[in-house]
Amino acid sequence: MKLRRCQLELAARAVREDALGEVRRIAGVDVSSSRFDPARMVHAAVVVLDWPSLTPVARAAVSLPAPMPYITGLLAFREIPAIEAALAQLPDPPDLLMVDGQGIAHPRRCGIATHLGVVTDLPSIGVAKSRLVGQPVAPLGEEPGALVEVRDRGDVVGALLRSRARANPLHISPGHRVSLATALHWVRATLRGRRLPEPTRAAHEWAGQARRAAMAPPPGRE
DNA sequence: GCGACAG
DNA sequence: ATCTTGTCGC
Repeated sequence: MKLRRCQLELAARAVREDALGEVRRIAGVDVSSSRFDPARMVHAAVVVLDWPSLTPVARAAVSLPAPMPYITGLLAFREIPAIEAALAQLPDPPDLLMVDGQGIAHPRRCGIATHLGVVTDLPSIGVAKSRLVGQPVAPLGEEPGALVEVRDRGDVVGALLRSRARANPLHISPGHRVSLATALHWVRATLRGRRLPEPTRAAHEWAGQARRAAMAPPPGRE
């Protein structure tokens, strides 16, 4: 299939250094779906938070039929059409995207955060809850705030961050136009003492609501 | 062939 | 990803 070649081309266009202006609006991005849904829909949600108040200033949700099933390494092709449609509904583009999934910590350095960042040309960060590729260069400490870089085939592609005591670590990786150090800065700045950063949390919640609303039985007649 | 495997 | 309330522990 040529999707993999497409990812190589996108990865070549990804900027791994900081190329972002003042960050005042941070967008959390997430997608919800249900295996039990015969229509095979994907529900994308974007929530824009003001920095530093972390107050929601805009949000959008779009539901579309899934273009393809979930295939490891090809997640972006399933979720990005709905995400782009949701982004298009925002009154203004955000300054930074926080995406639920990997950035460059991907077999072809083109996880969904990188893919989305490049096609929109917006700065992006990948915030994943589990591993796709790479290994930590050392064991991750148990203490909250513990951090360790993740390397894959000789490249530093991200880091594990113990965002909260006794919680599984976050897998942080640069997406587009953001360095690893800056990615970590924005994740830590939006944690609010919880495991997931607020933009991601809010988007996850909003996506879940969008899915339940779309799947809810039609309003009763009579 | 075997093991790994974002959401 | 999703199925799901209360409950145990710091």
